[in-house]
Amino acid sequence: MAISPILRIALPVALHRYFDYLLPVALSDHAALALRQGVRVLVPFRSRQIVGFLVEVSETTAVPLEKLKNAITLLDTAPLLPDKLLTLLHWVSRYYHAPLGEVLATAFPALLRRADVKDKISRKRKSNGLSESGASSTVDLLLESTELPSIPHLNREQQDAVDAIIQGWNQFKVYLLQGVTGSGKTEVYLRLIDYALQLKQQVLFLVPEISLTPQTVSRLTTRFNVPLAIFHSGLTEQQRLADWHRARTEKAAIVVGTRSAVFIPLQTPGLIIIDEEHDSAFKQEGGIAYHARDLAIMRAKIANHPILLGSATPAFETLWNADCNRYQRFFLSKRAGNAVLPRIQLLDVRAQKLTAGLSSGLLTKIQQHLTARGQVLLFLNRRGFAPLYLCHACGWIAPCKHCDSPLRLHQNPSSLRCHHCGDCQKLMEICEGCQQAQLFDLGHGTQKLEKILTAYFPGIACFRLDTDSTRKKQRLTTLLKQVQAGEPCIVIGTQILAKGHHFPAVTLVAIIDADAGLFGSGFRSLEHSGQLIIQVAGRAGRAILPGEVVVQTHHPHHPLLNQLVQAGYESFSQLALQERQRAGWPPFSHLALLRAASRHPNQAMDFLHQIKQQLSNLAISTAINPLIGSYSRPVANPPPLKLLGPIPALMEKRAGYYRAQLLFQAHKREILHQNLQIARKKLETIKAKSVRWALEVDPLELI
DNA sequence: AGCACGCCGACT
DNA sequence: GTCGGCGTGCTC
Repeated sequence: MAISPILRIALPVALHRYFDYLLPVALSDHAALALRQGVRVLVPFRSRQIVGFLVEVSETTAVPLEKLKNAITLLDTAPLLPDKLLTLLHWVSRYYHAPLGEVLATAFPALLRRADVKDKISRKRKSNGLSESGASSTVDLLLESTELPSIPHLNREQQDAVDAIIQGWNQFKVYLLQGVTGSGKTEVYLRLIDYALQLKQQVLFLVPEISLTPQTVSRLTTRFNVPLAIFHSGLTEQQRLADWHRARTEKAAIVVGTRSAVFIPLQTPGLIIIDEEHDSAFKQEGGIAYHARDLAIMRAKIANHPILLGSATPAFETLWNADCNRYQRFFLSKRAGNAVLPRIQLLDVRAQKLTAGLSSGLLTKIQQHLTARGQVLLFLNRRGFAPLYLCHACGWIAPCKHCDSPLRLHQNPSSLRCHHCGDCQKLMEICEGCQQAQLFDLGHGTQKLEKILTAYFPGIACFRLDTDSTRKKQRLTTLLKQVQAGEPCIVIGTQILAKGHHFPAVTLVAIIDADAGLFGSGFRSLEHSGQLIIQVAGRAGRAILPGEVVVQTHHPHHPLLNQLVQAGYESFSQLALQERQRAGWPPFSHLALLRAASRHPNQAMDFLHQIKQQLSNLAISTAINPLIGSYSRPVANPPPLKLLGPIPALMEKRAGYYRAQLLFQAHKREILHQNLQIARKKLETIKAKSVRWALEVDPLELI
């Protein structure tokens, strides 16, 4: 029925529908009609007040009049997000099957999403006369940049990449810069950023980890005398808000950030750079499970400008896209300066005596490198002291109460911790199974390695880099600085060592256990361990000193491992991609995962069985009626949609929840999405008593 | 999703 | 007698 204007609002709640409101009492009809989509509106919602987003102003509503409430107030007169960003967010909502209100909310800093906080910054600014950059996180860094070093010469490969990308400027295209570790990818980025700055265009530069922002920012500020914005979750909300505004109002020319920065509004975007594009940290876990790289590509497409993906070890999806000429690829095959790429040797540890997992051959090498005043870097992907705490008398293993996982033994303080739910308990002396005092630790983690090596190499400093040692703010920076001082030392670390930090004095890199990754169960585990080995190896021999890389394995004849160390990542990936293709996994199919979790055993599985039952009919109808046309004959081979499972999660019980999953697999994206849409509507009607569910598009792993 | 409402067990 | 457990149902 026709009444005065209705505000159709997207709310940040897990509901796939909009809510209609009457105008705020103080607002005239005329003013309402001038409103544009994306404007924030404060509305009453059940018993609370929340910030929603205007989708449209309508003349009609299907909601009974008595149910309509007045909006409380309009928070913006004009949308804070540019139209093209709104277009992107609509796409995100459709692609990830997430409610638009939730998607929009993630694109705003928390201070602009809260009902109780008005823009504190602007009030403070007015009161004490601070400039807009006053609260920003970048001001100190700008003051630090005093020296302007000479610009390095580009080699042929670098120059070709720069030339070609500049040639294709001002239009959408995806470029892949595949350069070996230390090949000067950053210098290519800097030349392109320089070009964008000359054209007064803004650059969005994404890195996978917060810890990588300082080195990126320092490279940028020593080179360019322009204001930067920094955006990641390690900053305070005030800083995030200030830098968000600085990007939005074009006061910042370059934005450096982690995955959440992909949503930052830009006035004049000209280029996006995704550094270390293979890194799974670009994938958001929990909430809206988006992939910042994929989103950035869509963002560049909508804004019609180039995007550059850089990595020594590109993701298989990315390689495949380059192989299919969807992306243009450039190789950087030589290291910058005189540095040479270290040779990787496999060290057969079968039947060898191992000390904390180290063979005597490796121990000798460590000693040699330390004597030659080199640094040694040891990669062990197992944190804590020991992975098991068990009873010698009866075999009892200390379990986590909330997960199907053993507790890990930690030291300083001695404790048992769960690596999946974070639970921590005191060490027991007596076995809970047989009451005897014969408990001992089995296996070794980074803490034990540190302890043993400190004793083995007296007088040599040992630094441990893992999530436990770097949890405190600034701790990682301090540790990195100590290592970068260059004195002979041993660095022991987990994944952090694969993250692009610089260790110029490292001459020996050793991967303690390559086998764990090679035989992982996930379809991506081979890809990830290949990337890990190459990235960790790449830490060696960056400066003048030549490097050596040792990989310990019980499978020295593993074909793909040999391909990797002898022929390199590129030919390893070609081989591994063929295996992917045979198995039909991404990028040769598209996946979505329906996860369910319940506090009660079996309920998640029962729920998914029920869903599958209902969807199977639908899957068949898809086969005979693909939505592209209305053919009535069945599509034989391959089936357009497969529903696999449900199966219990690999670790069925985690943090007190029993988990299961149902996998959707399709060879065409449209088919997957059409079915997910129908599935989602079904899910909302089914009574899911005490079962939580979530739909994840493009899962990285099937957990 | 939140958050209220509602109906049954152990506490000041 | 109440505090609180989470089952159910609704949000313009």
